[in-house]
Amino acid sequence: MSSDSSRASSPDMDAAYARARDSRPPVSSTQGACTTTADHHQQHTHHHHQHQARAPLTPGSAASAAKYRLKKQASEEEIQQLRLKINGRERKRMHDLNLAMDGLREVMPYAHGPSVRKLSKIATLLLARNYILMLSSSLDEMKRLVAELYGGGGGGGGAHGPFHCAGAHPLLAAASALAPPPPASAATALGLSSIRAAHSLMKSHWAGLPCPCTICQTPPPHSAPPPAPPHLAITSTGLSRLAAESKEALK
DNA sequence: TAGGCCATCTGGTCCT
DNA sequence: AGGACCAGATGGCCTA
Repeated sequence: MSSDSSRASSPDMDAAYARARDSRPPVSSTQGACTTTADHHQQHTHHHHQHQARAPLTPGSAASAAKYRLKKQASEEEIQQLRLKINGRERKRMHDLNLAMDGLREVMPYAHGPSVRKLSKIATLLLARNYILMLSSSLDEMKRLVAELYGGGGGGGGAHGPFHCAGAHPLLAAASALAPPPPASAATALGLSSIRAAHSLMKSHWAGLPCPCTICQTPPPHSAPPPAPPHLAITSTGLSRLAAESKEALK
């Protein structure tokens, strides 16, 4: 999507950068109103940035120029061309990274739409992590239940218990229904709807009897998130921000 | 206005 | 040697 257009706009950026470099303006550099900005506006309707090529860092440029001059007898123009080339690669790399981030946002269970603010990168990553953990635990729970009911009394019966009737049983279908990411909807939060969907299958299977699963007997997964290593744990600020963004997304 | 988020440039390091 | 990856620096836009 944007990478193509962004890539197409790279020469403009480089040209703007080259102009800035030649004229050595103060820091303002308003000339960079690149087409990237327009593309950016089309793709991300929430952020209206006016990204411009930053004014060159003269000392750094001089240092790199010296470096390249030492490496090979390059003229000033060759050095500039090389710098533009490297900048373009880095821009493309970051654009690709952003595309991947957008792809991740698309499969995340939060409201999407032109009037909904996009999740920040950090929020996307944190939400994705929690989502994956929750789906894993749900899947384990399903497997455990199936093993309990139809596993034939294999030993232990833990989350990874025996699985002899795999594929044929309706409960397994319910379990496997959890595997693909659910379609994003405004009402879903952390995939809770997918759990409920599969869970309703189980309810019908139990035909009115009280469901014995831990989903019924324990608080919902999102209220008791799986423990995270300290370095991965969501901080209070991250949580508050996530909460704020989720609230915004559900509007 | 401060803080958050972002894109871009840049130099360094590692890999092929 | 060239490319990929990374982190720091910088400045712009937006929102509370």
